[in-house]
Amino acid sequence: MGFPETFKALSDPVRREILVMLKDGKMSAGEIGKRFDMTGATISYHLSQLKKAGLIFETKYKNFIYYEINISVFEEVMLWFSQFGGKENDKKN
Amino acid sequence: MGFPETFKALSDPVRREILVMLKDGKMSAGEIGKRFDMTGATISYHLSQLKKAGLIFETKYKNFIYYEINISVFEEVMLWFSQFGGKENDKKN
DNA sequence: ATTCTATTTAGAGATATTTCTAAATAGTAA
DNA sequence: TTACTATTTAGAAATATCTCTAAATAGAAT
Repeated sequence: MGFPETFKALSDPVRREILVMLKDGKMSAGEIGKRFDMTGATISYHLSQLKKAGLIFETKYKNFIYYEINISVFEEVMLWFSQFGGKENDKKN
Repeated sequence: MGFPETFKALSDPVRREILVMLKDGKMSAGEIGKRFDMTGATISYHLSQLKKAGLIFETKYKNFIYYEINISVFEEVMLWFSQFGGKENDKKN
């Protein structure tokens, strides 16, 4: 948890793709893995990095593990970016 | 240039600190370096990564090189984040 | 031109990351 | 119970990243 882990987690293309896949709802580790040309072990490693970063969380059902995006951590990252100004679209009221 | 480099560049704590230092205006490589316990060569390496990522650009004056933030690339990254919704969209689960 | 100052480049070593295979875990289903 | 399925963990190899010292470059000042 914390910015360093979060940014590290976001630095990998595979992990960013996983996040995009999850933006419309939860998926099991297996479903995620099927979309990549990598072993399940590798996907599991990336999921663990995302989880450590707080970007996703898991829930278990039967012998599946479902992963889901944790919006609040995305919001924290957005807040960090907003210090650089740019478009005045994230103004606090 | 491109997301992969940009996110990689953002993944390092030293580089993020450099960006924060630059948010209020340009600084020379030497001024930046003085605030870190690292050699100038190392700072130069980090500046080159940030430059390659498009996050900063340089201008020369006398024998100084000044670095400055490139807001438009920050905006592109923000746009990537906005696909995940969050506060503004107020997506309910 | 020579010297000084600011910064980068080259090369190397240490550390970190990504990926694999093989083995382990945990829950489901018979 | 045993066998099956989904996923993770362990350990190792390949690759990438960060940092240093030493040398190179470029412009300024003398």
